[in-house]
Amino acid sequence: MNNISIYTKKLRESGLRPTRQRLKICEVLFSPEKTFHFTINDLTKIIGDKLSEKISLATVYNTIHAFKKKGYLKEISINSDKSYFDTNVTEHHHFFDEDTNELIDCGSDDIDSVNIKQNITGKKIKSVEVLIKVASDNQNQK
Amino acid sequence: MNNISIYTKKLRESGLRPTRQRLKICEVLFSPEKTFHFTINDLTKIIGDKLSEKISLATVYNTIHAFKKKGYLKEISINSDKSYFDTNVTEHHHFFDEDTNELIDCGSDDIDSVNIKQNITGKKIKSVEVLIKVASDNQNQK
DNA sequence: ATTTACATTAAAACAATTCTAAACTGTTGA
DNA sequence: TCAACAGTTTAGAATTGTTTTAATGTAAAT
Repeated sequence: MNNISIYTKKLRESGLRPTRQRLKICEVLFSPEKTFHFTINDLTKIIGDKLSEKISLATVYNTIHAFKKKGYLKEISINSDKSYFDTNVTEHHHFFDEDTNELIDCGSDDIDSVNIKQNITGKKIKSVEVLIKVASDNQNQK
Repeated sequence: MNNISIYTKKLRESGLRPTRQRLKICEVLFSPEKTFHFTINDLTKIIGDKLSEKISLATVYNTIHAFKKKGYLKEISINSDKSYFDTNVTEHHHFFDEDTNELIDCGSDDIDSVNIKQNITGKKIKSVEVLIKVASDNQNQK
């Protein structure tokens, strides 16, 4: 199965037709070897710069949201002016570097798995995320 | 030491003069028995409703930020359009109810403490936050 | 081919937050 | 007492990220 048909499948499964614009978005998101973190802004920039393709913001937003809903992307919880997304959708945690605003994956060696002993009655746990904020030693807490 | 002088002290320590408006904000934040979570919007509403005092948004924002910087308030990392704050500044974690958008403190009985085995080189850990997203059983992941 | 449903787009709308500039307040010190 | 000044408050404007709108375009199905 080549890349295009993989992208097409992902799009269809997310309830979207595989259009030229959306396939470009897929290429940026899913062709790299390594998973990565991005903001909508980053993504739009990459598409514009690397692919010299101009896709309207609205299309980017709704495609990303469809992927997120389907589970092909994860949104990372950080209090920030913008939303961060992750192409790594497996269960893992993050460091957030306050000096650089960079998000870094926690390896499985970095942290013991979190044990939740008691949950809210009648609710199901949807996700457990640990966010470790770090900064240079001489820096004030943000 | 009465409340007003406690508030005055907190303000001064945060680098702010104790003005009438700021003391009102303190009253809302620090007089309740129980700690609580709020957004700027909530807070402005409480001040307007309960105290029938109109304080401009700019004043609310800069006072909250000064308290946060000083450590009298914590900001909670949730991806959302707004920022959530917590008057409980002790180390603790949260449940986030996706059905109601409600933030609930984790008790110390609810979760084992998180053990970070390896940190980013040259960085200091500023905070560790666990966010457990929950929803009714029959609900899709957000 | 024609119809129909979905897509794309630029632009407008929107919401949270920050900035600005002018008016105000309180303190200090002549 | 009063002038000067540093810090405050405020309404409104500006900014930023995101969503909606409405017009136009495109692809799939009959």
